[in-house]
Amino acid sequence: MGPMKKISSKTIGRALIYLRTLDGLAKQRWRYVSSGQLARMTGLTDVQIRKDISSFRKVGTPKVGYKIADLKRTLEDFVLQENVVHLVLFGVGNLGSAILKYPGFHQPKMKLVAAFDQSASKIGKVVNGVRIYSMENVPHVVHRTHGDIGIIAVPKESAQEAADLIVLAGLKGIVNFAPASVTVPKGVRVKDIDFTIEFLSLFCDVRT
Amino acid sequence: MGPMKKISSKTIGRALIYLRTLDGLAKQRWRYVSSGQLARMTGLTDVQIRKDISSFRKVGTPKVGYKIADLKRTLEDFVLQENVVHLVLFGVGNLGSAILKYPGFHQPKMKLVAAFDQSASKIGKVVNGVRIYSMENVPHVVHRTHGDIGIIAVPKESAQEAADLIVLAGLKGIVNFAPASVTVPKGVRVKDIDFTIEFLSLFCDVRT
DNA sequence: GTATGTGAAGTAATTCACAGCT
DNA sequence: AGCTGTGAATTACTTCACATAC
Repeated sequence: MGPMKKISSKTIGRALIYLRTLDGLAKQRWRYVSSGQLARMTGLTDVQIRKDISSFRKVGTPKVGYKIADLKRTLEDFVLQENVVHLVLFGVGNLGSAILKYPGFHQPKMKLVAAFDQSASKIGKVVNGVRIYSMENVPHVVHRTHGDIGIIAVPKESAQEAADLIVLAGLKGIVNFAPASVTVPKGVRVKDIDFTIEFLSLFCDVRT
Repeated sequence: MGPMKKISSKTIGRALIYLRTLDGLAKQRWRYVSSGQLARMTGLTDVQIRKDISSFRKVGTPKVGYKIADLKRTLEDFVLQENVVHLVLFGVGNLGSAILKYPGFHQPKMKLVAAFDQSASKIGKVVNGVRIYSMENVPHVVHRTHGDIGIIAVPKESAQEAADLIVLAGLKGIVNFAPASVTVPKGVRVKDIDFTIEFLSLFCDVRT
């Protein structure tokens, strides 16, 4: 590969799928895996997998495939480089509570570190090791807990408000579960996950 | 526009965002909206919005913009054509419970009609008007409730099993929240939503 | 003047085809 | 043989530039 081409966010997304798959294989004591095997396991094509991997670094051995431990290290270096991702949650309703309890957010590499809600009855409680704070303390708490990414899980009427608080606290990434668009300054990335839209768009695809 | 070009799934996804926005505007008694206004509200560009809309049908008036009622009807005709989407849920744990209670899945256009779980303590309960069934009854219940799309919200170890049941029941669309790939026969579409991956990939983007 | 609609140009992403390695 | 790695071709998507309508 050439020295350091830029890597698209699609490739990064797939790299995370490869990592997830490799973790499973490592647990089953596999040592090597080929792009064809990964293709069957992930539903992607072998060529795409090789292209993706080669954009990180060359690690495969012809005829044998990839050494799982090496490939894991290469991908992890790229996507995390020993960082821990700290999430802060806005809104502890139905969805927010599920997020609080989601095991994937209490790993060494990714931790939910604080939650905010406006309901007085929830403030001060600790769920799954995470304290729920009042909205007034956002900047202070986010700073103290080293928040990286804000999660919007409030009703759509309050989504923009939550986004503003997240921006005010200096975070550069937002995952927005509210079914409403939010506007943010340049330099802040928003990823929208509107369940209704995800399902309807799948339905449209299928109905073709 | 030419007669019936095929419409990409990206365009459909954005059409659903337009619809969501138009609903909000209609509630505030707006009558007309321009592509520029929609662009500011959604964070997309005006050209993209016009291109998308024109791929459905021409409905705008130069200088005035789009009549909201007309545009809504055009988009709805395309994405739903008076259908109701019926969802069936697999797994009533933390995430599954949040999905059961999610208001967006109890609308006229989109209904969660059945849930399945293997825990005997949950089977037979009714949450939010939705009954929880045993896994043995999947094909029968899915057929009776006219299920369209299956939701996988079980632990990753059981994800493939759930996918197999969904396929067996004849459904053609799956939304998979489990952090594991599932393999399905051709003709079945799977949309993966792995929260961990969504957050990590945003983190990588931001860290650029 | 202001907004829509669209062919043409430009970018990004995927797939093909095959070279190279063991 | 069997697998990786990659330039080239293809396809998909977005942006530009401008014709058109009011």
